[in-house]
Amino acid sequence: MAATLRDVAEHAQVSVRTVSNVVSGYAHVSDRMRHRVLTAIEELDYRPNPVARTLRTGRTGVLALVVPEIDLPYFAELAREIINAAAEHGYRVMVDQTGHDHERERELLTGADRTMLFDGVLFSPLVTRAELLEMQPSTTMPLVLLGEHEFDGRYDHVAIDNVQAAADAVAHLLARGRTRVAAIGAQPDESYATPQQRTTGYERALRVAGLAVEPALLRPAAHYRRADGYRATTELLALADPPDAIFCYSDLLAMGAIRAVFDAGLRVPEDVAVIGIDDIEEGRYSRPTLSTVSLDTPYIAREAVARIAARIGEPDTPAVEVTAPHTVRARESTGGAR
Amino acid sequence: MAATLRDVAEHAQVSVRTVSNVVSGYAHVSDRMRHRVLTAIEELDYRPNPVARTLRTGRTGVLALVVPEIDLPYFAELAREIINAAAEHGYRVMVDQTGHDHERERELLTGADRTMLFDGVLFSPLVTRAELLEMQPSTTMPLVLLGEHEFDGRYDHVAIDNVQAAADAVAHLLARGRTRVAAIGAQPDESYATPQQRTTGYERALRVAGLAVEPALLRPAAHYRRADGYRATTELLALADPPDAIFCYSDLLAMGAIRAVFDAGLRVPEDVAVIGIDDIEEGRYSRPTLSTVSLDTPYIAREAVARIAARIGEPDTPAVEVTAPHTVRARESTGGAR
DNA sequence: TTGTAAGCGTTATCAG
DNA sequence: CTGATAACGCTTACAA
Repeated sequence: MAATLRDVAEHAQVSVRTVSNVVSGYAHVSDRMRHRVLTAIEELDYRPNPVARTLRTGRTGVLALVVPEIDLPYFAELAREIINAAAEHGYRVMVDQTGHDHERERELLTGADRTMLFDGVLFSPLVTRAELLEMQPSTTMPLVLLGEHEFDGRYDHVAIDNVQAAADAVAHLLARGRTRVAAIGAQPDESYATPQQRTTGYERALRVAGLAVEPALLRPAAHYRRADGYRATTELLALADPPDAIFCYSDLLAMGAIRAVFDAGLRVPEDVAVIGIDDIEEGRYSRPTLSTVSLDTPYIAREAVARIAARIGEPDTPAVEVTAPHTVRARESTGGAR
Repeated sequence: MAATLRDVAEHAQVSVRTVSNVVSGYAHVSDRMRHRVLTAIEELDYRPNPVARTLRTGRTGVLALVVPEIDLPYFAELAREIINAAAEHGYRVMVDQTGHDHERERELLTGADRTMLFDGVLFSPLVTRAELLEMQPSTTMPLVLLGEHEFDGRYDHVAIDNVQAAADAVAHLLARGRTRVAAIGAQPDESYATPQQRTTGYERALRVAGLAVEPALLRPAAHYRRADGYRATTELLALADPPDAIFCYSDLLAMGAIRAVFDAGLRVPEDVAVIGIDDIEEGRYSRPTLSTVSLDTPYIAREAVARIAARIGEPDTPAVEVTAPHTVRARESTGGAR
């Protein structure tokens, strides 16, 4: 059986208090005592039981990361950075997937499921604004929203300027001389924040350029996977007057779009230019390489972990919003360099 | 403050024992009692504290999944399946990344770090055989090895037949008429099991076909990322007598390889055929689509979780080895159909 | 500086 | 079938 604090105390002929002190690195302990305890720990191969510690202190040292699906490259890359950043703050990370399931999302969000298991939650979901508004702000669990919601002052928030990012992407297409720019990624359900913001940016960029917004060029995508981009693009190309450029609301949609263009016997970027958003590694090796709006995932991850750590330490502090920078990366899919 | 079992007991005018019984769904409780308790729970919005439960029972309901890096698509896809499979068994999943760090890997492996935090560990690392052999089998933590180690009867093991998978890939290339088949992914450090097994399969397939094994065509790759495949391929193409086909030890290496071929002014598959291993989704949309050896990740995930659940329930049972099936998928990168 | 003891919220043993 | 009550292993007043 594993040795306990008590065993160590007995073995070292000291009180549990003293052992606890040296283990926690805390209070003042005389060198003699410390040495005695340390050798006892060594001899018994003692390891503190984190569960007991948690029950006592209320801290688990665990963060929950909630994402739609961990195998979406953007979220995988985000998870990687977050796990590393969390480790630097002494936290481990549990990954939960909502799988686009609203019920599951609400469950995770309202905390019905995570009592006492986590010190905080990093939430990067697809929640609708309605759901977010309905939420009980009474929730005692520190929560940081990741990505792309509207900041309403109730929750910490690490985001990008979605409207601007989308507008920048479209402006890039326009600057390359394209005139019929389609968009893929609008949600059938208008209540999601992210797609709506991106649509707003898309429409704004067109208007600024004096171009009309054609409803037929704005395509929905249920999820943000390659297959959805492929399907939507195929539909776009079948139009009587097809687009000469496509702005996809995610890089993964764009990868599907590119493949669809070639399968239709056309070329990227010559016939159709394609730009995405996220800057996943895949797009730096694909043929053509993918132009995109880069999101600085490491920054988002570091900032998110720093925020949640701060909030855990100081729960009663006003919510802050951090806006991560974004940059347009011109690559081959819009006629740029590799 | 959150209500406790005691609060519920008081409120319902029963003993904590009874409350615990109805909460755990256990023993026999009279309908009257059950009803009284249930309404009290409702009224107080009581939720059991999993930490306290864990301290008492020794079960955490948490599995650790240890992978090199979660953003490697194969591991991201594996993680997705494992998290879902674990949920069906009532487990949550904590993700740890070794980041190719041997020290970290050993730490996680010997359990120095995970005392009492997990009920079991799913380990899909890059450990060397030496490390594995050195391990204390005394470890009390249920452990299932994933992927590609040698089965030595001490640990449960869900694997594929690596030698055969590699041989099948190379045979596929040979059947397409290629005669100079290179391989990318051998490890500089010969002690890793996976690369070595794949190299064995590669050499065996060549010999069976009566071809010589040329050391110059066997390239190392430190990690299994796109950049490594790109670099190795560039070197191969600079050879006086370059290969007409490349077998990559991972799909990600293959994506880098394909890009390198085109950047060298050559074509896939016309000049150089490329095949990978893993069957990640990316390869089903890339240009050309990637021929690969499919690994049936959902099967591996289900089996792994089933094994660990079984071992947690019944620790003193002989270790078993499960071999997951694999299939060659011929796509465009070796001249196959889309 | 160190020792004693009271919980943290459960489950499980033992009576009744 | 239900009620007290003792752990589970740790942290931390409170004393000494």
